[in-house]
Amino acid sequence: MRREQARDRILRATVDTLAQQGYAGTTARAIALRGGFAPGVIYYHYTDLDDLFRQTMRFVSDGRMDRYREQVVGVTSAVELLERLRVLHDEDVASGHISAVQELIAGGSEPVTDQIRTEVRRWQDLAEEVIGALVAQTPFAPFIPVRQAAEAVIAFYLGLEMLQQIDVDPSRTDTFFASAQQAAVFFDTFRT
Amino acid sequence: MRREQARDRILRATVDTLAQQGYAGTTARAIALRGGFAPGVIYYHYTDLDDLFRQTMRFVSDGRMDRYREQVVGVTSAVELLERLRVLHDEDVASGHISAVQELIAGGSEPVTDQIRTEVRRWQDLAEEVIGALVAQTPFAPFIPVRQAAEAVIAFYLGLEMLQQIDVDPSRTDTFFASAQQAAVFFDTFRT
Amino acid sequence: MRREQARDRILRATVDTLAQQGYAGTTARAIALRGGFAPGVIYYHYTDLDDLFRQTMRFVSDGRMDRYREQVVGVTSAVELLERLRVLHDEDVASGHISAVQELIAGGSEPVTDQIRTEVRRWQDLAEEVIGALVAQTPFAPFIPVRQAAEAVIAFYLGLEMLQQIDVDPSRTDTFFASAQQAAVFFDTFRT
Amino acid sequence: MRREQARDRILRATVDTLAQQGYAGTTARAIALRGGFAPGVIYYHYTDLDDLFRQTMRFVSDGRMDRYREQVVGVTSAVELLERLRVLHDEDVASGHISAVQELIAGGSEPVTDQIRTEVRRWQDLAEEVIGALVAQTPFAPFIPVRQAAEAVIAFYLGLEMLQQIDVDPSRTDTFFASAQQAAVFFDTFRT
DNA sequence: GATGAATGAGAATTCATTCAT
DNA sequence: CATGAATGAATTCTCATTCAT
Repeated sequence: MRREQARDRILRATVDTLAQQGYAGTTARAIALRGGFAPGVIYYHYTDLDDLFRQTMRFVSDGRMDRYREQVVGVTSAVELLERLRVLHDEDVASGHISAVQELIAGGSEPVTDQIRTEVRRWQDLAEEVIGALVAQTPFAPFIPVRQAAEAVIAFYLGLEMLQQIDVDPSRTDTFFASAQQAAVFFDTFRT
Repeated sequence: MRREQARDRILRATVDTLAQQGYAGTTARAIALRGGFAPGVIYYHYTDLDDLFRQTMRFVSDGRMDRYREQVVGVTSAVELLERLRVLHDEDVASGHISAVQELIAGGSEPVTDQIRTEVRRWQDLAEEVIGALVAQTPFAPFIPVRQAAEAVIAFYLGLEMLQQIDVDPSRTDTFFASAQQAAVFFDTFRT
Repeated sequence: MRREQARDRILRATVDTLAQQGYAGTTARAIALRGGFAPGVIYYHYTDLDDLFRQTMRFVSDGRMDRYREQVVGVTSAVELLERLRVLHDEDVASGHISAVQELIAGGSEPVTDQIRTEVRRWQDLAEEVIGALVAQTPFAPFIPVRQAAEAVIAFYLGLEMLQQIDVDPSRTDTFFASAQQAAVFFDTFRT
Repeated sequence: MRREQARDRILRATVDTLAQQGYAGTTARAIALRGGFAPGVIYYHYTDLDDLFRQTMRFVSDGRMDRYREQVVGVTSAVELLERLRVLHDEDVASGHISAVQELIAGGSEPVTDQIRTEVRRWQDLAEEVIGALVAQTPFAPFIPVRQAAEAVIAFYLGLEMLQQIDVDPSRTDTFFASAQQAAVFFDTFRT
């Protein structure tokens, strides 16, 4: 099996295990079992579990960011943007990617947290870029602190996922998107 | 030592350990070391670690909710409310209570998550109560879905704390409160 | 509470716990729980658990031997003897006394085994006495090694209990007594 | 080391430990120490100690039954049978197999007892087969309840072993076989 | 590249026993 | 006499990691 292919298989198994069994349940054995390979393989491709977790964080972040970028950059209507975010968010939940990240945030050791810090900044950059473009079309531009708004959006997004993870009722996010749409419609009326 | 006193000591040590060492680092031994008692004591007073975590969740939530209620219910000015929330939030951060809760949310097993669900609902109820009273004074009242706003606030708060936990730089929340104050001033101009 | 009364309560609780929960399950806490007293009491009246087990062995053996002696000594008919043994055996099973002893045989440490050795000898003495009196009435007397017969009877009795403990079907012993009766009738025809 | 080989090593160490240190003394550590491997190996090959004990029961029973069958089936003289049983019994004692089984019978938890139940039945079947063949040659055949005799023999055998375990003096069984031989000679005179 | 048996450190948990009250 | 909180050692069991094949 090709080097790349093998690593991919391990990363995917790690994401799945984190999402399904939580950080504490994500042992080398558990990952191997889910991925259908021997525990030893992990150590052939990664230094140790911490290394694997760091790479997993990167893997997930990279993959999703490509997708988000492709869908979101250049969108000028708030309504349209919101609709696309809703779809992307559904993908996140269904794939378990964000659950995995949450587990790493809570359980990961310092090196993993380091990696997370880096990734979060990249997401804030993306959010800043999109929000900046959006408000640039409106008369509010001078009054809105774009960087802070970006940080707030990321925070809210993470918090939403956290609640989703706790909740039995998954309708919360749906109703949120519905409510937000009204605000978006209102916002779009100011576009020039 | 009295039963109550002993249990309190264990709960406090658990909160501290969660906040300082994360969920994965919060072993029976670590808690005992921090609290200055033998690991066995934990099992004398609680069935197992899950039981202890569940009680810890309750303990923290109860304690902080009393304090929040006392400070926040009946406040009618958004500016005043925000200022009080800022102080309360500083307490949360300083005491490590929120860090502890974050760890339990992300790391806790099913029984713990059950307890968390209950507590989160109680916080959403409080938020709903306060926000309802606030918007009731304004002409927007009919257009704002109070329950959803309450849920959004809690989500945002949790996300903010999660980022705070990752970040080295703790200024994020400060800048947020600063920005929010402008909005609050604006909001208060509509009070009748 | 009187010294004697208190000790009795502990001994009874120990027998019950051994019979119901096995040797491994018979902890100081378990005994105390079953007896409705604090674990500490045990150590007030007995040096340690080993001491308690030794005394329990004595207690059970003494109590049952009084009863067996009263029912069995002086009986001259094999049929009559067998019938009485059947009743006594039923009592043993119902009270859990023999189960308790079995657990002590398997789990007890050297000092406990010492005590058991002593008690078993006393039971063999009793068996010897009874069997001796029985065969003395018959012409076989010179050919039967009474001591060995006594040992064989005790062995068989213990083995029977062991099987009873394993088996779901408690009819085994009943059918045994039924079969043995035919032999007893035959034996009695030789009485002089 | 091969899977089978490794498991065998663990089973043998378990038998030895049960025989030498009793059920209570047969901890994972004790087994590992005696077998010369790390305690963890046990858990690599068996789910938990209960699983190991269950497999040990099977292992011992299977091994010994093969040997007994080979020596005992088809023997038509009671004297010859008794002599062979004496040799087999000496092997049992020397190898510690019976001691181990005794400990498991008295100390084992429910799943272990389940396994024992199964094995005991198989031994009773063997005893029934042998006794049936033996009495078939005599005029008593119609009057002897073979199944019950088989159960009685097993019970007696177990009880004998139990006493042997308690006793310092191992001569008991020797004298028993000596006495039984006289009965066997007498029995053989009736063969047709 | 991959396997899977083995190890050793440490985790949760239990429990006999002590001791202040 | 009795209580029950606390201790410390031992127990079962888990797991990251190594290594011979």
